[in-house]
Amino acid sequence: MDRESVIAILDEIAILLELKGENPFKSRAYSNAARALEADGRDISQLVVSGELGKVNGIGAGLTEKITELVQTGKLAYYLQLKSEIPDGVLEILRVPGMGPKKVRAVYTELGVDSLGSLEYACRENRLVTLPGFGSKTQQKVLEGIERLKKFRERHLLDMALIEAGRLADYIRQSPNATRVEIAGSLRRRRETIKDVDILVTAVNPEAVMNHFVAYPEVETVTGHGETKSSIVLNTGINADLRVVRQDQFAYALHHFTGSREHNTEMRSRARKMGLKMNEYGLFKDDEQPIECADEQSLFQELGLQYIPPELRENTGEIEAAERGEIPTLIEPGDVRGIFHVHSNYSDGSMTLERIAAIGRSLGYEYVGIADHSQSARYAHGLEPERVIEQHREIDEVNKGADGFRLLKGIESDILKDGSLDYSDDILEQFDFVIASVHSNFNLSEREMTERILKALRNPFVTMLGHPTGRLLLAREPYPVDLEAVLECAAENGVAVEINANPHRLDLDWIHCKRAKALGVRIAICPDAHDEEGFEDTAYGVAVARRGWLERSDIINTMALTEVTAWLQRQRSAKTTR
DNA sequence: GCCGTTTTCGGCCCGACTGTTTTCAGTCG
Repeated sequence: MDRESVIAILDEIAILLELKGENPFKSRAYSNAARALEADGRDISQLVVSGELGKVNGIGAGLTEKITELVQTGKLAYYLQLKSEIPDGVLEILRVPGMGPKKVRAVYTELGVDSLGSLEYACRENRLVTLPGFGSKTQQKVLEGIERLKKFRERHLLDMALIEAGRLADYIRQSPNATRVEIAGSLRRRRETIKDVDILVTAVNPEAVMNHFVAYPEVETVTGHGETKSSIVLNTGINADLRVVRQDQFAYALHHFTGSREHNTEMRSRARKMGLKMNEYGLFKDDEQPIECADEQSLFQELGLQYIPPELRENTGEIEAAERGEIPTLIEPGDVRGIFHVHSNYSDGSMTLERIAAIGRSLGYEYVGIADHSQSARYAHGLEPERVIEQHREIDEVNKGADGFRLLKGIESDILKDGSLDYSDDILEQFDFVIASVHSNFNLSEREMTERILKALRNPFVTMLGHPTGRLLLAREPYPVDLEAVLECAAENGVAVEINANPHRLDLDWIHCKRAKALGVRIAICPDAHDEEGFEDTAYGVAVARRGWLERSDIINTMALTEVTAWLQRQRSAKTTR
């Protein structure tokens, strides 16, 4: 059994124990063990064999025995027993905001509610309010939460969708009958959430490709199986459509199925004005004579346009820009020369500083900016001033072997309720950069929240604003804030704004990137990494920047190490001498 | 269930907020 599965099962046991109402510390012992294994990084079956498992801090006799059973037999009787006691639907209820383990347990044991559906029904029948600790407001909130979950259920985060679609496309390519395979749809445009995966193929034998497609091992159900189009639902819940088109139609079909609908509508009306007709099968003259296009490049050319990258196809001015030859040279993943905002094991990350430096080097970066949580973020082991000093000492140590790579000293400081930062100036001035982020008091009014953030931006030591709206995609709405005022203030004070590249956030969003650029705000693409995989999220940040029309020069972490450190110093001295 | 010890028990992270209460439990980050 692989490490991720072991860790996931330990986490699930922790949740099941909470739902059963067992000693909360026992539950925590399981999640602690999961975190410990995650942070340890060594192969778990090796640890079992060598007998070192029990020496890992947080894993004692009981857990050693259970993990050993899991690794050696692939299952765990204790876990299966727990699972059998609690229906899967009960776990799902935990996803409703405001429903924690205690409340879930209450509705399950008192009302027999064992799924989202039965919970909704119980709310509609006004039965939740009969339970101790529940009232009408709770019931209302639960109903709203269920509504939101339902709305979100059919959408999926970009990272998961990209990975799933990539696997599926690779699988289709295994068929000798598939000649050309491309992922289209909103995924190709890199939208932050997607509804389904669209894949386009050309085939020597369409029927064989379709049969191959519906036989994909990860299929949950086949919802359509025809000659030109088949649909499946993957067992991750994602819908995927496969369309087979002729080679001579491919460029048009790819453009059509990449969308967006709004972009396509505009393109068709442009074609019409030129006396042409365009649809997914081709571009046609008055007399129905088709115009051949081998690729999208020539399709745009036929319509007198510069090539428009998929990320820009939202009908937000890209067609006009293409007409004038003013499509920007969008930032590429390879332009990123370093990153900010990585959490180490000093706060809630799992990596040591040394490990972070090693990964940064291996990715070809010139710098990685450490930004752990500040002291108020106790839930994330935020750094007390002494720990900051200790960390800086260790960073200096890691940086000793100067080889063109450097760890930068940063912090992700909470913006406190009143807009002040989380450390005194004498601590703040010791950082190379300071990211200011809101992590608490989300329920302020828009005016208060905006004032709070503006005050933080004016702080002389703040160099970046972290996740500007606090949204969690498919889970939490942004807090109310006047982003226009925030971006203006950032521009005025030379504060960069983060594109938090964590696929759950993607915040600043692409729509506001364009506005930020117009105001002269510099952008930082930040992975907000807490573990090794987190580094890969930078790619999603680049995707957002591209959707936001940003070029290399708009992004501060495309600068070389010497440039970026000079820039950070310049920004600060401009602010402190004001 | 883990850990450390004043060594076989007692503590284990905590502050803000919300909606329930009538002094606090549960959730969240």
